[in-house]
Amino acid sequence: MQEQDLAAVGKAPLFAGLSWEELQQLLAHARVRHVKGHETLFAEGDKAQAFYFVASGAVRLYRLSAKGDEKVIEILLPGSTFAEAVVFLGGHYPVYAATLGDSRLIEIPTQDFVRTLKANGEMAMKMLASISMRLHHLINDVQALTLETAGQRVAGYLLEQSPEGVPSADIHMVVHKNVIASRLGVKAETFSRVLAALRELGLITVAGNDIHIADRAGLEKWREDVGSTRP
Amino acid sequence: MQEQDLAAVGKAPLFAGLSWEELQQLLAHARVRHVKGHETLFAEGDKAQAFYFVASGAVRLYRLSAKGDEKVIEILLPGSTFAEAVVFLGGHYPVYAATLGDSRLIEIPTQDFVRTLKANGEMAMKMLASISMRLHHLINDVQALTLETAGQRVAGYLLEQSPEGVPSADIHMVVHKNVIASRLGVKAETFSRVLAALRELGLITVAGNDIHIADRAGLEKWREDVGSTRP
DNA sequence: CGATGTGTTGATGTGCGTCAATAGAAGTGG
DNA sequence: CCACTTCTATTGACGCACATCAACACATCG
Repeated sequence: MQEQDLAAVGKAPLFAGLSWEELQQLLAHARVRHVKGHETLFAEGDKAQAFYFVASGAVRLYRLSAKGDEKVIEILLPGSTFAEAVVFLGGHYPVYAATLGDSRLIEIPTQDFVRTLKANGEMAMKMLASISMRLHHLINDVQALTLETAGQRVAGYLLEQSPEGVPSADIHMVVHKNVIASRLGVKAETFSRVLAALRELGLITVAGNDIHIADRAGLEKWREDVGSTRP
Repeated sequence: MQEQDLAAVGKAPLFAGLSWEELQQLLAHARVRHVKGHETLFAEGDKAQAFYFVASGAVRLYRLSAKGDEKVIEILLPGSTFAEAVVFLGGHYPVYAATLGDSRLIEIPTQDFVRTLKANGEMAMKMLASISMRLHHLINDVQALTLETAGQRVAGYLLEQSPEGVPSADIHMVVHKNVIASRLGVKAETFSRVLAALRELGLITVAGNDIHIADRAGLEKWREDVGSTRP
């Protein structure tokens, strides 16, 4: 456990404001995990003994259907924590977690977390704010999945990945398209088709994993009153 | 504000364990609202000044699409609270709320809630547990919406509305079917058709707003490997 | 008893998934 | 460095689950 990792964890929204001593106590038994390639961190239903901070790489949280189909619930990038809330869910992970390529993760035992949480009243408030935010995002997802078309969800994704107000912007997709597609509740083929449609309309240009939004206002408009993969 | 209402609120999971004094303080400025018929309590984006306890009747939380279509996020029955988490979301309601018929609601100012929350450390933990539970349910919804068919969602609803283990059970639908349908992310017509299909298979019988599950095991099996509205 | 609202059932349309073929991109090994 | 495999992404053809549109049955209520 290097000092820079310790400092990085301290920058997570949840732990910002912790004193150096509290931080050290939180990470007393934490360990750094260097994961190569794709590896499952935990499965749904597993007994939760730790939660994670992403130092580098990426992680996907997902569910599996009875048939084995996968739905990505969330994609986690460096700087974020995940599975903290599990402490309050009877101690079992509600989702699967797996890395997306080489990653460096900090694994923090739930016990240390609970101890820090109880000692620091302010952190409970931050925790509540953090979980409430996730709740809000999930409500957005549910709305999008039921009230929006595939095209609208993809457009919404592009818009939320780029800064507001600016007429044009660039997005770099760090994870594979099928993962993003699953995150959006769409098949990879459909995702590809939507991008193609937007490309033909001159709203975006695509080069490998980089998407350039050429006309943000146009994309917003398209999202509102078209959102269809049809001509 | 009657004493029985006060006691009722104290039975909500979130407030179980509060002392009588704390409870009185929490409800110091609370007021009882008798709502006739269908009435909007608050709109998405409204500044949140209170959260609610359902004493009788029912409430639906929902979102609206740009086109005006509605998606019911949650149906709340007597004994439950809603919109508590809003305190931590910048003070704006993330959903619409409206009553489903005559209801008696207790409206509790957020200020009183925050004060009680800060004075009672244990309640923060209960709050975390409560929100985490909602989080978990929403994850289930997202999974169901993306990985299950309409039939599977309906069957899942019937199964979770009835006690486990018992071979047969009765469900009384207190709210209109189109509301339940929207909650399940399904059109009312489809909901009706699924029930018809299950009726023909002899798995359930329907009489008005009462559904009798005749063969729970059969329903579970149907959910797993059929789940289709087709013959 | 007409009026209005809720649920059911039938006919038709369509958005998106499925299946399949191909094109690139990226990694592997001689 | 170039053949070879392997994997991701794209594009086309087709099918299906569910929505949509519409007609009707059946309540409840003034």
